Amino acid sequence: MIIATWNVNSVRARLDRLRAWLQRRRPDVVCLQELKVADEAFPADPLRELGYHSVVHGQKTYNGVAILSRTGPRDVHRGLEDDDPQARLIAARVGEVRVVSVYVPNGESAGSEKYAYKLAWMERLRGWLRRRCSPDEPLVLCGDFNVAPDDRDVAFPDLWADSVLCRPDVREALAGILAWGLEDVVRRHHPEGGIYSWWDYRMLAFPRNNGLRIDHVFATRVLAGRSTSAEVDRDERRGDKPSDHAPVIVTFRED
DNA sequence: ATGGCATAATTGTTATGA
Repeated sequence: MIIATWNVNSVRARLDRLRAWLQRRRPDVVCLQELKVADEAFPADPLRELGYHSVVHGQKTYNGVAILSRTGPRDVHRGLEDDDPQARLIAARVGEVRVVSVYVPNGESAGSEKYAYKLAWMERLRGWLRRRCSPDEPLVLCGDFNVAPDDRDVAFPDLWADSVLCRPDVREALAGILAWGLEDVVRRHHPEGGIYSWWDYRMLAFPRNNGLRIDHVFATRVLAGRSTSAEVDRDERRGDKPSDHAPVIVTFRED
């Protein structure tokens, strides 16, 4: 079973690329973030033509998350329980696996209102997991977390040390989420680091490989132990009209 | 210290991202 996560930075702007990538890689489950589209305008039909069901928690202009799956999703849940006005979480069961797709707030700059919202949102996500899920069930928490877990996940750590993607408090918040009972599956397969999922559009960041790993596939122990590989599909950051994020792809063995 | 670039809302400019 192949599970992927991809911040597409507008699903409509990325539709041709997304469709070509789905046909090429044939993942079983895809968590999408930053749809930038309302539910009614989500391009479900062109994805259904390729054999994918969609469950969507959309929002006009900003945010928006979805789960695509080749088998029918069940038990769909949208948003945090405290009625977050921003569409940043969707969950569904696909087969035996509970799949959660999240888009953690960026945080803009340290000390800003948005930064406080980011930290609070991560704490609320931890509470959501504690209340609604079990670390003993097969579960993947995927998405754009806007946090590089440690300096192995940053090409130029000194440049990024004070950024909202790397500051100690957001790293601690991320560690708190993992401590609920999740394992970083890319780290499991590549503990040496040097794998990135996001490169700024500006300043030739991609050609210079000034990247950070901020998109993650986290799995409960029972599922992480069944993972056989994990990779970032860097090819999706190349060519015409790429997202600034590349997909993260994990393969799980069936038990 | 700031901008670089991209997207969606609109049609010239702003908000947001990371």
